[in-house]
Amino acid sequence: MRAGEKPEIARLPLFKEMAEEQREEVFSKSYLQVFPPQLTLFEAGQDADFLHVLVDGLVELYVSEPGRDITMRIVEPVSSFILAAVVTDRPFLMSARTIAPSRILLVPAGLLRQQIKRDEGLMDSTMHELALGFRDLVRALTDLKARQSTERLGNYILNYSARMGGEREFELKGEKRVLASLLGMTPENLSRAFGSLKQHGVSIKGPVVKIEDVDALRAFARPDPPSLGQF
Amino acid sequence: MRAGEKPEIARLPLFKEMAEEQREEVFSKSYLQVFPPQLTLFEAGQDADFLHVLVDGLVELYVSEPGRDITMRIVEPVSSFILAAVVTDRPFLMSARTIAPSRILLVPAGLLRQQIKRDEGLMDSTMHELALGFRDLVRALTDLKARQSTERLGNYILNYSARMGGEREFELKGEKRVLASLLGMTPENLSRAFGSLKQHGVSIKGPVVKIEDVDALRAFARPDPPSLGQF
DNA sequence: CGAACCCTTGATGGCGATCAAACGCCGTGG
DNA sequence: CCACGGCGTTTGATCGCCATCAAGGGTTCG
Repeated sequence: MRAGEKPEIARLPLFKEMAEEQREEVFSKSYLQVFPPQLTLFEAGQDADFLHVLVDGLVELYVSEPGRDITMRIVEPVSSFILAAVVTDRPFLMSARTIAPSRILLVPAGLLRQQIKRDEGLMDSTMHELALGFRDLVRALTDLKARQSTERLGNYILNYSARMGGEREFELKGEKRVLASLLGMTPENLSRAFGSLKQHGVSIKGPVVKIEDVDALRAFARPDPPSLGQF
Repeated sequence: MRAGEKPEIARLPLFKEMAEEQREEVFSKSYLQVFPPQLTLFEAGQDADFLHVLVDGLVELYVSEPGRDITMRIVEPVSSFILAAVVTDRPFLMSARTIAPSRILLVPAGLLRQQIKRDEGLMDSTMHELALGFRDLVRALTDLKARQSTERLGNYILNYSARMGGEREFELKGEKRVLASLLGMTPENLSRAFGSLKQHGVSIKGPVVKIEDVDALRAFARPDPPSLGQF
């Protein structure tokens, strides 16, 4: 582990509240591994042997359907994933592959479950992490049911911007085809959706998205009221 | 609370593991209320004051969108709902209304959060409940993205049957329009979808669904492999 | 008995998927 | 250095699923 990284992982909401000693125990028995891009980390149906923490790189969670893969989440560092499978000790519902070269901390699932039982702070953090993830999924489900594809893209851009601290211009991570699948549309329609959004205050040049007119975009995308905000 | 009900609630996964004493404390400070049908219990955006436990009746969780309501879940007894909002102490993401006359146990949110901190068994159960709910939502999201509407209905029927212990014939709870919205379709298309399923081993008479040919239905609906099963 | 209301059935239209082809980018190899 | 080839994206044309609009049964309840 590189200097400054362990603190960064320790600062994650999931690990922040646990006793220093327990955390050391967990980290010392975990493996930090490097993976090349486009490598499958695990597949749906497998037993959840490790909690994964993406330290650096980019990871895609997806479900393989006959004909195509459906992207469920794009994981950016520093962030853990597949916590629910580890907690419940059940098979993965999703598969995972690296999009970019990635370094991932692998925390043995059994060890983590054991520490959760032992360390109240960790259990509390786990509970909260799951509850927040639950709410994210409720929002995603509503989004998919309520809005049409171009509106979903508009909201994705607004949310992404908000997560970047309000940055009006940013670069899309990964391939657009993956983003398309995440938003529940085809690459062709994503392309057209970007085209349509030009009329609503968004400009796009290659992978760089720029919000020219937030109000216009908000008016078009009808984002969730701030009272239900993500944060 | 009627005789036999308290044990039934106490047997819920959420409350099963907690200390008897703590459970008594929680129950004694909760309110069992009776609600008529079509009554709004709470609305999205409100603070989560109570964990709700549906003891008897039927409840719909939905999101109001301009033009229509989107059903997110149909809650059957005995079951708790909106746990994530209570745990995170954040506003409801969904609204709730009774579909049938219902009796609901209202557990003060602050009290529950306090007991979660105090009782390790309860915290563990809460964590598991959230993790299982998380996985349900992942499945719902893939279902919506991957399958078309008639297939979704087919899978709903298969899952419903499985939850009833394999019953091949059962009655749909609540209005079909609500089911339609839950499955992400219009009432008109739900009706047509039922019609189409007749060719795939399902008969429908009013609210009564009967699976005539499980294999045919499975072949059509392409259910998730059992390795990812709901249970 | 009538008036809602829900479900059903039919006709039409639009969003997004699919099919198809051209463009641009980038790495490889001549 | 440039030509080529592969791949992702874009653009265009068409198709199909599902939403919408509309109207007709059936049931329930006042």
